[in-house]
This record gives sequence, C-alpha cells and structure tokens, in this order.
Amino acid sequence: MSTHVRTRFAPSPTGYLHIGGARTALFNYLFTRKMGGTFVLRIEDTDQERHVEDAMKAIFTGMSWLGLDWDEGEGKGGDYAPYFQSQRKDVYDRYFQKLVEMGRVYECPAPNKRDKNGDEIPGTSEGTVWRFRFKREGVMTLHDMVCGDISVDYNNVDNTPDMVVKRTDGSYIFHLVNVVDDIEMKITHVIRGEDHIMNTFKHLQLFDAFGVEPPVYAHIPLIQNPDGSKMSKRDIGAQLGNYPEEGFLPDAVVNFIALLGWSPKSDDEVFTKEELINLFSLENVNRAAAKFDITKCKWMNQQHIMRLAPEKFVELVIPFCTKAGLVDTPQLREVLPSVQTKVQLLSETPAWVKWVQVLEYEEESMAKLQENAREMLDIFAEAAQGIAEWSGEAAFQIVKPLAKANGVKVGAMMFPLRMALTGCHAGPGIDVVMQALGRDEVLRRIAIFPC
RNA sequence: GUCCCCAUCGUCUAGGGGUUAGGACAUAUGAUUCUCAGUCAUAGAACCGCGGUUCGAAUCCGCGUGGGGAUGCCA
Repeated sequence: MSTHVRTRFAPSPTGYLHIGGARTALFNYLFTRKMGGTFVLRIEDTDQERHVEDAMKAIFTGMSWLGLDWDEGEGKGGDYAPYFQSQRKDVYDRYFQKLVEMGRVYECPAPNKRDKNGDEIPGTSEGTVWRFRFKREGVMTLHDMVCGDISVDYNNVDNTPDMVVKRTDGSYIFHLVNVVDDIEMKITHVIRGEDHIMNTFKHLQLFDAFGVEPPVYAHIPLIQNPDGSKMSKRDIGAQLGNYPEEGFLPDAVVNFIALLGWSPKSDDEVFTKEELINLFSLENVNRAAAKFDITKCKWMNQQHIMRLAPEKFVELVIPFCTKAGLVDTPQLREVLPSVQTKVQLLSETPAWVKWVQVLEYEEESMAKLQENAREMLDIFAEAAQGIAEWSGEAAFQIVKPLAKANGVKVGAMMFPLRMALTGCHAGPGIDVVMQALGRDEVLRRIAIFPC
C-alpha cells in the first residue's frame, strides 16, 4: 500500500507570480492530481524585509486563473494550518530547540554584509547567528526523480560551509523552515526548480538530523529567455499577471508551459487540463532548460480558442470588446463567432469586429482601390435594392454574377465593397458583414464611401 | 575561483548502438476562399568539437567547449 501523495507549492511573495513559478506549481498540480494526492499551497514569507503584500494576492489570483486549485492553504484551511511561515514561529522554535539539544547548531559571529555584487564587505559583521553543523561523512547522493543521482562531497568544507539557520534577530532561514514545514505537513514529494538542487543537500542533512525520512525530490529545469539568459521581471511573458488582459486562455497557457520541459512522448500537442493530468509523469520531464517562445505560446492559445464552443468564445471576448469601446449588442454577438479562427489572442478580437459600430478606413488599403471602385459599388447598390428578401447570403449571391456581367473579376467588386462596409482589407465574410449590417446600412455605407 | 547540472533543426521536442534522424512552432511556396484566418500539400532547416569503445556511435565513455545553476543574516 503506497502512502498518500502530498505535495506543496511554496512560493515566497517577493514580487509577482513568475512563469517559472507557475510551471513549478503546474507540475506539482499535475503530478498530485494524477496520483490522487493532496496539493498544499504554503506561503514562505519568512523574510519580512522583502515581503510584498500585493505579491501574495498575485500568487492566489494567478493560480486560480490557471485553474490550479489547491487542497490546503489560503482559503481552504487544512489539518496543518497555518500555511504562512510568518505565523509558524513556535513550530520552528521547537525544532530549533531539538537541534540545540543534539548539539547540531552553534552560535557564532554573523557573516559580513555583502555589496550589490554579492561580495563580502570586511568588518561589517554585527551580532551573532546560529549555524547548523553539517555531517562530514564524505559524498552525499541525492536520488532525483528527474535528474537521476547527483553527488556532492561534504568533506569539502570550503564548498559546503555550515549554514546559518537562525538570524541575529531570532528569525529562521529558509532552509530550516522549509524542511520543518515539509516534515510537519507530511510532504511526500518535493517538485521544485533546478536552482534548488544544491539546497536539497542541505535539506537532506536537516531531515537526517531530525531523524525523518526525506521526501522524494524532483528538480525541474528552468525556463530561460529566447537568448538563453535568465528570465526576469521585465522579460516578455515573464509575469503571469499580464496574461489575462493580453487575451490568453488559462488552459492554453497551462498546455504551453506543460510542454516546456515535459513531453507526452507522442506527436500530439494540444491538450485539455484533464488530458495533461492523465498523461503526466515526472519520468518524462526533461533535464535541459527550455527557452520561452511567445510565438508558439500564441499559437497554442489560438488552438484553444478555436476549440471553444462559439457561445463560450463570445462570452469570453465581450469584455475585451467593451474595453475597446464597443457596445455589447445582439448585432455584435451575432458577428463574433465569425472571427473565432482569426485571432491568436482574445484581445485581438475587437479590431476584427469594430466595423459593426465604428467605421474607420484603413489608409493603406484605401490607396489600393482601383479606379472603377465607385462604379462597382454603384452597380452593386442598385442591384441590392432589388433583392426581394434581404439576407447576407442573398446579397452575397448577387456579387459574382454582377462582376461577371460587367467583365471584371469577383475581387474587383468584393474589395471595394469590403472597404466601404468595414473600412478594413480583412475581416469576416462579406455575407456575414451584410447580414449584420442590413440593407439600409449597407446602402448608406456605400453611398458615403469616399472614392 | 570551487561545486553541480545540461547539450538533436532558429525554438519546443521524439528517438537513444545499424532510422531516408520523426513531429510541432516559425519561415517559404502552392491549392482552396471575396479578404484575412483556417484547412490541405510541398520545401529548406539539427545530432557542439575532439578522442576512445565497437564491424558500426547522434546514441556508451573520456576530455574540451558552450550554456545554466549554486556558492547569502534571499527564497
């Protein structure tokens, strides 16, 4: 009987929810749901100086937006509350006391402060700190589910100096609280970024000191910029908080970042969240860092948009339209489904349908009008008045014969018509346009068209 | 500096001793359509380098090189 899987995503609220953090959360989520386990959201806010209140909200809203629901933590409660490290000092005190009793920690002068480059400034030591005494028993090996076996020599003291676990002000360092919480919250699998690999050895030492079996570890590769550099706040796509307003679908983003460093080992690429849960396994996670390609992310978004039910698409896109100054009308809603396959981002939609309410002529396209444009429009207008029962389709049907009868290509009539009715060179089918506008408006727009 | 990890088309990746090295994004061309998008078809595009093991290496091993990470009273 295997034990119940318990995982956690443990971000620190120091900025915003980063795309890399989102993927760490996602891998934890997928693995946990696949295993039927429990997913804990824990906030690592031990560093009060860097603590940012808004960042906390960004984590919750970001995860909620992605649909990564957690089972314990903020808003959910749970048997191991509180889930904020800032509220768990008594727990850490208790564990620290154990270390004192075991003689595994010792008080010593605080290290020197560091400058902006990370270099030590001599003579800036203030107060004392407590360090954890590492066991020096040679090479330690970490059995990582993604990276395989990794070894570090703990006899090399220069490379593995005893770590500070308690600050001058009495607060505790990440390593201590992280391990204590993982023990207390009975975490069985730790899935986190590769930047933690070296920390894991420190954590293993702590588990050993407390006499607790450590969790299984899986370190996932980092996400880099297209040029291979580290992704930071300003880089394109870095902040998850921007995704909703840019018109990304949560499922598309989930799908895209799941494929960054993980592969289902098949040719399929577009998946729902449920499919991802089914297919996911830590064994199929890559070991190499992946570069973030916003172009493919948009393509993925388009794929998910195209798969939306038309009513759903309309519902999602209306807010973008009203934000762009359009009015939510039945006429607008009628036209929207016709552009569903045209957009990569929901935010692009208003530009495709604004002609319903706003008529603006594209300069560049106006310049491409042929000399016979006016003539073509007049011919069409006259014929349009004779249509017994108006419909977009009926009006559309007369265009081809009309063009033929006048010895011009269909396009020679379609293009001026499109420009007169929508002001744009590209858009929904002319039949859709004429259906939405109705005969009177079609004739009016032709009449006022400046050509 | 020291330690750790990584390396297949421009990008995400599949493959993992014998393959025409496969797919997707992007790019180009063609078909379809009133335009755009979509769809379909086609094309170009990769095993970092050098040694070794082997009948045979992109694949295994070693060494380089390149990239990333870690070496904090950050997490």
